[in-house]
Amino acid sequence: MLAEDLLRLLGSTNRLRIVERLVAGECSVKTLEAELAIRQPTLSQQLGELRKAGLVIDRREAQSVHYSMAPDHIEQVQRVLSALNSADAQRSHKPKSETRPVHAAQFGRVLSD
Amino acid sequence: MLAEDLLRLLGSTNRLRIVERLVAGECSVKTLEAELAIRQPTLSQQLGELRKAGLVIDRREAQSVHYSMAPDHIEQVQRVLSALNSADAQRSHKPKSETRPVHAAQFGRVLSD
DNA sequence: ATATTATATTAGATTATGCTAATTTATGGA
DNA sequence: TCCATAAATTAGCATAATCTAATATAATAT
Repeated sequence: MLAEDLLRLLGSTNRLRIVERLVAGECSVKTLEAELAIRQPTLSQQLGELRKAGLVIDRREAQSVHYSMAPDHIEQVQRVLSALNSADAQRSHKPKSETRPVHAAQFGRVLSD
Repeated sequence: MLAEDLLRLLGSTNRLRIVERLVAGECSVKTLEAELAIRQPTLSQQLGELRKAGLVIDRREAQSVHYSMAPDHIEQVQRVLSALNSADAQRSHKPKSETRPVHAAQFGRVLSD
């Protein structure tokens, strides 16, 4: 995925909110729908865009489908998101030595370090 | 300017190329036109978008108009741009203690530190 | 099997975006 | 003044993006 594509994907309200939520941890479509107040088809379409770009992955569990950030991209996305806040400017991001699973609450932890 | 707006502005090929060039230093429209091979009206329109968002500033000098990154936003943009490259992940960006003019070649310098 | 819940897909309308061509405005020189 | 150069603006078009409503699919429970 090109840098430009990532920027474009994050440059729409709904997708940015979805990604911000997923960076905080895996979430079902149903929960996203409730938390973000985005209608189901819109949500499914935008999740589809993010999935097509490889930015998120999905996992079926019974009736529901759970989305989370793709491991390959979560760090990049975290860097970009925190780069947007100048308050966060002086914090360096840890290099990729920390290779444990980062599917949940990673962004929040970095912010509160 | 909202984070989303910055991401959207950077999420188009021409605007991203323009910003990448301006982060390297001030540039006239004419020079941008030649360097980026973007037609004059397109260039002027996209520069207008960037200017309207406060991301770039312009300065008239004789017949030509010179654009540069807005001081208020250059560091944020640099952070976002370098956040896109994982190779650059571990480099921290200097806090704003360094308050000298940063209108030229700032991004290149950071990359080659 | 049928119904229920969750998600995806399709179709369609509306709006936004990004380009080109043509024109206009601004500046400086002959 | 008249011309040349640089940049901005306008108009128009083609395409992309984004939403809603309706429908289809998937999984589960009764």
